[in-house]
Amino acid sequence: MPRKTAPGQARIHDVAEAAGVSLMTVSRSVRGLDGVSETTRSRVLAIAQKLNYIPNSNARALASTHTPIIGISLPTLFNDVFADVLSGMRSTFEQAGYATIVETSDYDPERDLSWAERTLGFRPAAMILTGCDHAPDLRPLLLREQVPTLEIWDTTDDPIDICVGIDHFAEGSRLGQYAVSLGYRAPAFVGAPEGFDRRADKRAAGIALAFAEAGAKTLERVRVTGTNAFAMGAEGMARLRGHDRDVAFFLSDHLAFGGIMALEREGGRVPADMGVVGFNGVDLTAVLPRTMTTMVTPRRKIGVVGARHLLARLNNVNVAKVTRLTSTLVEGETLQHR
Amino acid sequence: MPRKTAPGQARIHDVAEAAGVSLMTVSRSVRGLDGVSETTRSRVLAIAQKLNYIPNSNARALASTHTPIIGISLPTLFNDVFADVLSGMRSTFEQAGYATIVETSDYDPERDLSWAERTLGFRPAAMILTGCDHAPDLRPLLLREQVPTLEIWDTTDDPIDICVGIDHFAEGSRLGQYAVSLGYRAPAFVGAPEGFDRRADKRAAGIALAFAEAGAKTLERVRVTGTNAFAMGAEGMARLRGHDRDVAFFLSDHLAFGGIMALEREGGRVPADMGVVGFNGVDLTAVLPRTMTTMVTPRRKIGVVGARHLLARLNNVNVAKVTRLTSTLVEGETLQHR
DNA sequence: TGGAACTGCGTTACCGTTAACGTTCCGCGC
DNA sequence: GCGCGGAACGTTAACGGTAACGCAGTTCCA
Repeated sequence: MPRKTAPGQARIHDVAEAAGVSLMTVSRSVRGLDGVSETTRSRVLAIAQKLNYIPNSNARALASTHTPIIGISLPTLFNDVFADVLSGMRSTFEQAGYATIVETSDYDPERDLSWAERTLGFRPAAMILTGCDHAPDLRPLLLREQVPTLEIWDTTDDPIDICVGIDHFAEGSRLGQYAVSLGYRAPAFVGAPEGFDRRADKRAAGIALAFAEAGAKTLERVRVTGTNAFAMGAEGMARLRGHDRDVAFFLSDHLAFGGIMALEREGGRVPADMGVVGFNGVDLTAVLPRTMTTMVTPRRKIGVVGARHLLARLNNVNVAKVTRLTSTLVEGETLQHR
Repeated sequence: MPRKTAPGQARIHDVAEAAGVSLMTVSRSVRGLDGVSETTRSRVLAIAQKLNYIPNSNARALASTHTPIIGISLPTLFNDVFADVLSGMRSTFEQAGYATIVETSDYDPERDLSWAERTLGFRPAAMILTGCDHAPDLRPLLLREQVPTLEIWDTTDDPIDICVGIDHFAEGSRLGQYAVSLGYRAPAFVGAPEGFDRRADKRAAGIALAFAEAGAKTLERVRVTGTNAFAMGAEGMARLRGHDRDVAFFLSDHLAFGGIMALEREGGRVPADMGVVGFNGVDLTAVLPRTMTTMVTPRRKIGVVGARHLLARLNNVNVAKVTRLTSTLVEGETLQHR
């Protein structure tokens, strides 16, 4: 309840007075707009600097018709995937003069909804959401407010506005088919409880389909929870004992690594006793003794392309509503012909 | 340059009119302040909801003496350490009704400075910086603006305002002494180029001192760059060949893990051929076949305590200027008596 | 029973900046 | 000498709220 605006804060008015010009001349000078001679501009800027003038963004946003702010919601930052996507977006937005305010939902759609309401209070230029499955009220809210919206990471044929990401079902399916082609017939999927991570659910569905089409055993789902992805993977692998599986698909590379560690600690061998498939192709995989079979997702690219499309959208340039990028299958050593 | 404020946006005025009350009554109702009867309040809120009224935060910030916004600068989000600190802070701030806007500096002090100028434009209630070594102009800027400031992760006796973190030099020293006590005498430190990560530099200095005091060999510094911490660690270990070292301290657990992988790939053994020490105690270490010798830093706690202290500071409650938290030394299997 | 202290509102004056016009001045073509 | 157009500013009215203060009724109590 504290923090008055610093008493000595210079306002545009002070600068104008000190420079002997009008408010608008200062405003134009500071913003680099036309309509001011170079001599005047440099004089004004010098005075502004001397007075430590920092334009009040709140007043700007209020007076101006647009706000150079973009709200971003991510599930978590404990995950290189979203850090990658974010990094890609930010570098693009920064160049374009937009500031981003990032919030994390911890995979809770309700938090996402309240985030949206809070963030819309800033009258942002645009909003960015992760995934395409939201709280029911979110979509109508965004549409009603007419705010340009980008959905990233996942894709759908019917986005709120525009979306850029990958087709998780298809990628899961590709992974499954690849494992099938190598002779695997008893798959398991180690991931979070159903509904927690919708994208992972879709991948699992894709995997399941691939095995079903091959007449193989039904995909066994192991649901683990926790905050330590590595430990979750280890636990998932442990829970797989006695289930007679020949391949374990993991929610992510991190879980997969944990799973491998758990199996090998008990004397098991990958892929002899169990094939392992990760997802994402994260940094970690670069130093493993055996290359991991995984799907390298174009995370940074999703961020960059997403940001670019959104900027185009903001400038009323037409862009595709749906943009699906492709991942790269890494045929690693954790999966082999059998 | 687009995005006019949605034409249909309900303003407080509209709500007041629809409810047949004054602006202030709506304002008080919405903000949950005293001075409105319960009947009036609920009626006003119902109408506000029906009109989809979302208070304009910019107007609020302008009119009000304080802004419920806290600016946070972190070096990177590709690092669980800062994600941890951030998570700890956010949960605390959220409860207190503050919104946070996070920026990453990529370890560049100049970016930090421009961040500060941008962010101060929002007239935030407080600012949070990582570390205690900044661009020269940053400190005077913050002091001049009289904005409560928290420095986290590192500590100094002379903070800008308040700080909460660990003593990196001391922790480095502890690690060094521990290795010395086990009989190690030829240390190396694998990290980023000097000046890039000031905290790591301090830790290295602490390690160096410990070995110097023991009359051991001078700390050999290996400087690696890149974006993949695991790969950087691997490269660092590779560059250590032929340098006759018996223990390698790494910038972080991630680098340490990369280092171990690199050594073992070439047939080397940890700790027989080389002792390995990490830093931070991250999730990964939970699943490794051998426990890693490392220092578990109280990251989340730093965030929570830092946020609490800052909140107290904002409420004019006295708090310690400097708060040093302690890390926990893990005596793992990557270091052994020799 | 009179006045002090509430309760529950309404009025009015900003908050700091920008958008939309005005205004002035000057050069220039005819 | 006149009109005209553009460059370089200035004036004024918002933008959507909140703070401070004002003012009727009530309640409470000496």
